[in-house]
Amino acid sequence: MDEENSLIAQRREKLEALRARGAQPFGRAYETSGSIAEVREKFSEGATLRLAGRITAHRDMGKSHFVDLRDATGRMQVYVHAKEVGPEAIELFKLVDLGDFIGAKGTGFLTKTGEPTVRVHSLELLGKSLRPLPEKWHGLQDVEARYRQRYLDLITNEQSRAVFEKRIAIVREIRHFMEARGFLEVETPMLQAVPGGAAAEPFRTHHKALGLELYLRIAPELYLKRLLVAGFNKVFELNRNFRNEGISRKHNPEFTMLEGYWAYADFEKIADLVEEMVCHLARTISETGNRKPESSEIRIEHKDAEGNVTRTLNLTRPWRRARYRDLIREIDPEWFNYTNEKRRERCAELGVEINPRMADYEVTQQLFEKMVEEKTFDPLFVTHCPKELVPLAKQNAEDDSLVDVYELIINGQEISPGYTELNDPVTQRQRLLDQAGDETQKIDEEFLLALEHGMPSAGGFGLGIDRLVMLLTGAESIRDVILFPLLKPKR
RNA sequence: GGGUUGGUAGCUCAAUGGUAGAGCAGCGCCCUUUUAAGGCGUUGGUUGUGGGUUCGAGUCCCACCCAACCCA
Repeated sequence: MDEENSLIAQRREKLEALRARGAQPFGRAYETSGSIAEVREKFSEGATLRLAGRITAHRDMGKSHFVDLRDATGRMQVYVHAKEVGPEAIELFKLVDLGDFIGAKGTGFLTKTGEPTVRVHSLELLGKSLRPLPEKWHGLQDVEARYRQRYLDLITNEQSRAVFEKRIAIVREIRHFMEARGFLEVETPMLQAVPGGAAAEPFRTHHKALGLELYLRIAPELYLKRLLVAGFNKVFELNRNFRNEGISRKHNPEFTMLEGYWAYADFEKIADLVEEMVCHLARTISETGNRKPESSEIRIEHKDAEGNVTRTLNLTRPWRRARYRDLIREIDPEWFNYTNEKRRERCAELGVEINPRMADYEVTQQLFEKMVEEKTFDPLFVTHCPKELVPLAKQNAEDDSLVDVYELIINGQEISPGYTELNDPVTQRQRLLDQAGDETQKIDEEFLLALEHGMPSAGGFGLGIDRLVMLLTGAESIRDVILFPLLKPKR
């Protein structure tokens, strides 16, 4: 990639030629009438307009040149002709390539075909490009290159840019939504001495001056709960977590999570909140054109590369809520009457692969994942899970084999867990001890100390932002919703 | 970690084991309202890396690198 090829050599020669003419190939500040979208709005015939952008197309008619200028907001055609800019500027213009940034000043006019165009009176080079851009028609197709050189993907692939614009809108709207309901956004440590709040392998790091081993957080949970102890009623954090685990279509080692805690609430109030929020987000980012504003119906369409609809998610409220065991009984009504051996046989019959080392509750969970979770696309709150699956939640008042939690499934994936939080410090200590086993250094004593001072009853939740963006945009891979996903360095 | 598929010009893609090609981009010429502008001409390659088989390898074999998908 670093070898000089003739295309780059030619551009370097043009760069030198520009300098020899006394031009500034990398420009200075340039006053514009706004972004290209704003210039387009201000456009009228005869109006004086100033705009700047990257040259993405050049149609040369001999003495007339039509040039497309682009930025992230849009495209504007400009018209360059010697009669308008003078012979000096035309000589400079000949040294300009596709991919260069230029600034132009001129007046608006409509071409024969009615295209709004700026007749350029003067132009300036604002950033010379030394490498050619990907092809205009197909864009950058190579998946690896699209991740490694995301800027090229964003320049050439409209759909890719649209996904990230939606992601930005989603994150912004989450903040609005939470703040409008009285939640305070807080920031808690990403560098932690004891990585708690989830069961996951952490990244290790080191603080030099303190000589301290530290971990990148796997979850902010234990700090957010300290803030409930502190007297905050509603807090949330929207930021990165880090887990030192495998990479897949659904997993990136750093991922964005919303976590929220609400004093005096429980998992059912939390479920209402999350349901309302996700519907709000879906409305915010979907095209308003084809939906009646008074309709409460919300559908999200996923499309393939050709634009064919591959799946429709129906997010219309209210969302279904069902108990874990009832969902299992929908697969096999007699499931809980079987012996453990019989259950393993049933799994084989249903084509659910299980492994002999699995505990009995894990066999049921495997059945759940393959037969319920992976086949559920419309939203489903799975409630009253067995306590083995969620060891840190509060037990159900009527049945202590169950815990008061939900797991929200949409698009065949877990998207959000919600809890009635455990606020009994004695039970919490015991659960953490059981979980840590021999590794008692994994217990966050400072957290337990805080709990012992009293934490209000509360509901809490997590919401995986990357997966949420996937389901709202129809992205097939988490790498398509993360600007710079982790890849091995090349070579 | 295992399996499958892929990596060829700047980009998008071709090429039975037999001279590595096309379109776009580039370069040159023509064209004063084009829209993937058009016409004529033309440059451009360590075929991911390293070995091997063969008279001959982009193609077959082995190892490695990177990626995608599936599985654990």
